[in-house]
Amino acid sequence: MTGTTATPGPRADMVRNRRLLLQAATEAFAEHGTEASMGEIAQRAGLAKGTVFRHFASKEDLLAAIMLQLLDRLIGTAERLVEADDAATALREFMTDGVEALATDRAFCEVIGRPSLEHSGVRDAIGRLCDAAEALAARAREEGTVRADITGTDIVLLLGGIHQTAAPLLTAQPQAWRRYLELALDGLRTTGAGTLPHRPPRHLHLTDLPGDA
Amino acid sequence: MTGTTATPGPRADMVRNRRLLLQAATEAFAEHGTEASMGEIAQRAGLAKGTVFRHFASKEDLLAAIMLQLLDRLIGTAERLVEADDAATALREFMTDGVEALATDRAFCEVIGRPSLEHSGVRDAIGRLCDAAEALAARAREEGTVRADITGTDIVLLLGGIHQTAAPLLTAQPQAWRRYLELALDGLRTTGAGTLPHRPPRHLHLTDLPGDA
Amino acid sequence: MTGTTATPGPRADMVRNRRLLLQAATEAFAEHGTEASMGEIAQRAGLAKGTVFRHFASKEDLLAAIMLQLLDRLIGTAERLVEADDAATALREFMTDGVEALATDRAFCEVIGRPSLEHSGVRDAIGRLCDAAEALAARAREEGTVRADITGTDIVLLLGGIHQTAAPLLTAQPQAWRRYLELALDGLRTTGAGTLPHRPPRHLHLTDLPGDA
Amino acid sequence: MTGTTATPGPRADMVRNRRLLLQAATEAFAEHGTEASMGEIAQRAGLAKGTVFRHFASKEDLLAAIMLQLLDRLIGTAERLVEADDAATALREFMTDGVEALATDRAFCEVIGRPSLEHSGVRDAIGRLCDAAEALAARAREEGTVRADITGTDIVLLLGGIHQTAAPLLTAQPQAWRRYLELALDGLRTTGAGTLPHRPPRHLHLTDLPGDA
DNA sequence: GATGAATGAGTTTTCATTCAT
DNA sequence: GATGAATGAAAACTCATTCAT
Repeated sequence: MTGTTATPGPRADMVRNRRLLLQAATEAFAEHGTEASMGEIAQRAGLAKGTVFRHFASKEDLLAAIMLQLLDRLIGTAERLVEADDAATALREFMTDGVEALATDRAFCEVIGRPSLEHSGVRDAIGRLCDAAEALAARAREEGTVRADITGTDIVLLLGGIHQTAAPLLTAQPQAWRRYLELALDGLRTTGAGTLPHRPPRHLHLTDLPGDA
Repeated sequence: MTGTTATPGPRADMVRNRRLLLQAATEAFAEHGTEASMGEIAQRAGLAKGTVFRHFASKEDLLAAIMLQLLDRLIGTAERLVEADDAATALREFMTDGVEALATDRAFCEVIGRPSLEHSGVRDAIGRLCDAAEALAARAREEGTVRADITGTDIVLLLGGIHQTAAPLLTAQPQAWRRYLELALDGLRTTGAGTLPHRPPRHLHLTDLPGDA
Repeated sequence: MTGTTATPGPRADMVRNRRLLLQAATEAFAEHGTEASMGEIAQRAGLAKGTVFRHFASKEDLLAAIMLQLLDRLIGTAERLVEADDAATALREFMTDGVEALATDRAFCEVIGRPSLEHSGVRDAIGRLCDAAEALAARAREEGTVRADITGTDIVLLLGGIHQTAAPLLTAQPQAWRRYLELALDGLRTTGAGTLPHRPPRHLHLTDLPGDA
Repeated sequence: MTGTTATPGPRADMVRNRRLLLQAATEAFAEHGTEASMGEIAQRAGLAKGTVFRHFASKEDLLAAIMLQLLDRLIGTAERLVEADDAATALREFMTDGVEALATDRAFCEVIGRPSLEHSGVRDAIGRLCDAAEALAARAREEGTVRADITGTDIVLLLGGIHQTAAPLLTAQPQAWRRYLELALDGLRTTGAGTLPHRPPRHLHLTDLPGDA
């Protein structure tokens, strides 16, 4: 009758340590980018270096895990919002969530901004994020509240861009990204001005056709 | 008789070395970002490492010098364009020039995106760049071709943001930034939609008032 | 009623685990030499690392146990062969068995080749091996099929030497040691050429008299 | 008129350091085998770790350099002895030199005894050593002072084997290898006993035909 | 003033061993 | 007794910076 609290194992501490580690890594990567050292992360978590490597076999793996966390949360948000009545509002909420998440994470920009992290899980997740965003974008295009040639990948790319715009102000004005999000949304809504230059992007990190006029 | 061509001695070599060094550093930082190593730069310049440190006391200093070069070029562009007849076109040309510069320089991006480079010269130059951009923005606001609450600092921040938006596509589609520049310009032109949220930024890297509504 | 099958409890498991462990360690050390890791051994045995350390307090101890196994087997062979009719054939069989054992065990080689393993049990066993080999050698000397100044320790030392001679060919030609065993046996048989230089060895790992003429 | 001592450069110290380093590495590898650490070598040489890596880009490179030193000296010895009048004596002198060299070097056995060091220079040198030894062996075969089926590679392999035979006695009786060298020479001289089993080896580390009956 | 050798702190990673559960 | 998580002392290697020549 002691219910589900029967797990007596030595896992309690491990789970706690893993949480501390993920927390520490999230903070360290967010603060210092991908250059955050494993040593610093261990220290932040109050663990020995060896323990970090027991949980994640390499720095790449740890970084990938943190990035996947972020990506999965965003994908979830997108998938939930596809069900919303108002596609324009849904798109705005998705982007708000995305930029806000990015605003706390310096490593994310580096990872999304460069094909530096060669991790299939992350690449796949980025692909899924683009797909989920495309679903949102499609509905908004149908509604006519967004330009006809805006893709989900455009939306995902803009998350990083909007964050980057406000990044230099981040310390002094942590909310400044809201300003540039609004600006971007206005740009996306500009339906009368014809198509944008350059072909719409389909995916990230997938070496597209080499031609690029 | 101490004419300008009288001293062909040591000074001439130093000038030449400095030029080689700046050239090499510009290329290395553009290519590899701030992580470019002093060793690689020395090699590219055909100089010894000691010589590099004679010209610039630290990597920070060298990086700052390179960034100043770029900033000064951009400031010059802005100041020249203030004289143009059509403020909207001038603004577009300034931003085109700026984003293109960023697209070819990984280090500039890193530096402008973060207050990581604590160098007063660079801070001042960014301030001057904002001022010059503000002159362009002011004329465009007067013309009514840009929202009333857009500042020069907004413009400068957008350079980094637009670049970042296209950065993941950079290898496959080096010109993709043109797409997002157009999107941003459309956002800037949206004059009927009222003011943007968040107070307009005045400067970069200057710890603003702590309050941030 | 405390018959031999009465305690199936904890003791039975320990015996089984010890067997698994020795098996795994034997394979791992044979394959990778003394550098085989405790982790790999534990995994091979299907046991946890802690269990390995419960059975053997250190890697040295485990290695010593494995080496003792091998040494005991060799000692047994020698003691059995002392009873043989033909001393020359007995000596050849002993050496064949010994070199073949070495050829399949990297660790044995490393350990017998150096006094690196400071373990009294192993030292003693090597002593006993030398004694058993001496019994074989004595009979062969009496028969006149071996030089008069060849000792059992010579024979034991030659096991390692013959193996080492063929070791570089081991992968490509796993049987090459037979060639060098024959060569050594011919050398041992050379009875007309007088005594060998250097005093005959009495024991291994026992710091002999410092003088060495 | 100061003659050839005109080199004023900063090289004097570097040459001295390199000598110290090679000395230290030679000793460390000889003493502890290939597992000697770069840190220990640096310390032995009185240098910082970075300096060691400036001279040799990796541990493999340093180890290869030390091994090449040894190999080149031996090759030189063999080439000199080919000119001698008495082939049997020449062969004995070559083997004496070789075993004596090995007796001081624990790493050499590991390198020769396993294809662990993947360094083309070392592989080539071993090949040249076998060739030089083959020249000596050929003359001895012609003289009839050595079995008809003994190759230079046999001779090179025996160097390691003879050393290994005496290795366990090394501390207590540093000259014991002379005993086993003599034994091996007697084996090589045994001309009346027919051919040895197993095909004669041609080269080291060259994966021979897979068949090995 | 130029050179490039030396430095040493810092990085990622491995592994025998200990210890809480 | 068994488990496997935690530890921490190495190890190889990098790089900005200093300094003797």
